[in-house]
Amino acid sequence: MPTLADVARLARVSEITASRVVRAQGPIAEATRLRVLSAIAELGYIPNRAAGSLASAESTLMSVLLPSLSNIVFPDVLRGIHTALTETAFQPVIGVTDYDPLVEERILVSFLAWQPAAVILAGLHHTPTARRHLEHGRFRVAELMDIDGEPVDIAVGMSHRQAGYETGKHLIKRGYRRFGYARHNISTDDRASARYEGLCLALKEGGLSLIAEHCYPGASSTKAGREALQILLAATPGLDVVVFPNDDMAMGGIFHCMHAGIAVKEKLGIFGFNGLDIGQAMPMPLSTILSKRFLIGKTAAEKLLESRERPAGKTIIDTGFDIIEGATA
Amino acid sequence: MPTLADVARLARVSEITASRVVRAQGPIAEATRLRVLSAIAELGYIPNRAAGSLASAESTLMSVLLPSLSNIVFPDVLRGIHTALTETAFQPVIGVTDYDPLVEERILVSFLAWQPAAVILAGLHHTPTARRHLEHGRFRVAELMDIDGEPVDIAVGMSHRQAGYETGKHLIKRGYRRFGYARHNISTDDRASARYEGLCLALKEGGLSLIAEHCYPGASSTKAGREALQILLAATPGLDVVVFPNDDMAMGGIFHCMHAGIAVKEKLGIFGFNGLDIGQAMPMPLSTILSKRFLIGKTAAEKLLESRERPAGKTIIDTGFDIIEGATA
DNA sequence: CTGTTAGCGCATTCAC
DNA sequence: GTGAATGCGCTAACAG
Repeated sequence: MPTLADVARLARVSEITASRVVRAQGPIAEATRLRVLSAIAELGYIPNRAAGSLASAESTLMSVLLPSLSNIVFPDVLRGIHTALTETAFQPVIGVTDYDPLVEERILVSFLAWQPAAVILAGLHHTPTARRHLEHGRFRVAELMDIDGEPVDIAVGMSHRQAGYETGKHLIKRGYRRFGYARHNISTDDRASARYEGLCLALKEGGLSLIAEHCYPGASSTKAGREALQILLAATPGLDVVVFPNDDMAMGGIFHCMHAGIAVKEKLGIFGFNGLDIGQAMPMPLSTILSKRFLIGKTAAEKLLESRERPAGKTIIDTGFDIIEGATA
Repeated sequence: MPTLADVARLARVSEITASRVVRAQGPIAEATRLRVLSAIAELGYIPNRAAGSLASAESTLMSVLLPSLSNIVFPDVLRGIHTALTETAFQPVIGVTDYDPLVEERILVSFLAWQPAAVILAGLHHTPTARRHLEHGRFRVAELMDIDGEPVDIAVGMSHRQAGYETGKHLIKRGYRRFGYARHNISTDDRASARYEGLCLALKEGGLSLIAEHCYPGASSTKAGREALQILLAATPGLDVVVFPNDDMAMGGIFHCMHAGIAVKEKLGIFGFNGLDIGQAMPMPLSTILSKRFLIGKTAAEKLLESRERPAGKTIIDTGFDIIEGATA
């Protein structure tokens, strides 16, 4: 593998000059620049980032820790991050935590070994050790999805508590009174919990409460939603609306209704969360809340690139959400 | 940041001994090991991978280049890769190529700067420059999804040509004769093209051919499928089955039928590709082909970890596919 | 605009 | 079982 020394020799300049050309940094005579560039091309030189990283004590890696890759939500966030990073020198290293703070901590530490320029993770809840690393590190930090709390550096997302609250208000306004809720088994999904709490608050303010709940004993999926609704309705007849923690499960709920011949909306309202494309492409578009996942990822990465140094104050960016009325509630 | 020298000093050993403990390599007296370990804990030492990488000329990074993150297919692959990498020291760096070989080449080169232990990419078609880098590099290479061709090192996937062929045979056997095809605009999706060719071959062998095609002028999505089918049926009445390049679009096709009151299967067969969960959770499960995306990612990563050195011979692993009869064709 | 010097933090190669 | 010397390839800080 050719090194910078080889390039420098061929171009008859010093290593540091060649280095400056590679990094497009500092003033370089055009003639010199072209000589170095042609030497690079001739040798097929590829800079060694490990060496560069070591010498400069900073890397072009950005650590991304996501809770899951099992539905399109976090890939959407990742896509936003990647979009912001295209055309920059930064590269995302990704890890999946399975919603487990201890796994998050473990992966975080292993990522810090690369002296990343920034760390992106989901949510504001981390283990004490992880939090300590995040606070004392010499890198930027973005905490995504949620803004209900105190970020280490930047938070980009929406208030899930408020989304749950608005869901409740919206459904009450539309005349629904007998609420059911179908959850999944990921108790560490803080966002889903916050939405749940917001929903309960809205119901309480309306003099109502959830009259039935079912927890599907497994991860979230369309099938989970379908089975959860079936069990919920069997156990508690007379529900007029069921709220799901996300669109995947809500779609499953609709599929159950189609199968069981239940008139969605008239007989039973169905409400989701996320605003996935597929739900909106259905004959009766899913009533749900649109989260801005791509925007969250993109905004966070862009914000992180603005400055290498962590600013004194914390930044909270609310990307908001939209209620999609849809046709299922 | 504490360095190995700090650890060594505190543990009263040399740097190299501390290094051996960190890497769990070479014979170390138990007492020494414990002393070093406690020094590490006391200082909160995190190894600097850039330095390690530079010194050993090998890294624990695995470059992963995916065509897209817009549907769940490649996140599934990534999940498989990540699963295989959990509990190992390896970390995936990911890049998205948007199905563009030139983008793939650019990202590949920028990834090679980290001296990755392995490179994972999709398909067997790359630019000549990319191919050259892959062939001459001192890292393992896995080419995923497709096995119709000559891999650089390892190929893990299935024959898309055969999948298309089997689709055609299957549908002919079920009595369908008037075939339509609804494609999307990604001409560089080699796998979709291969399936298309396989389908045409099967039709030809059955004395048939596609009697209508429509290319949706945009990326693949449920909405694309829905609109494409509508246009296809308007232009060519009398089709009895429409094949889609993937489940997302096929779901859109079903949604159009539901909306337009077309009896799926009896009046119009719908066939997809991928076997996504959501399609199988529908009241009438989608007829499609199950690709083993998670398995492909997992198998590839596991295979790559078996040996750092590239073996003499090339390996092709066929993960196969299953026809899901479903209820829509 | 270009070069010199020094060192980033670790692992390899040998010696003991 | 442990250590000393050396260098990986690059860049920061200065000097000119």
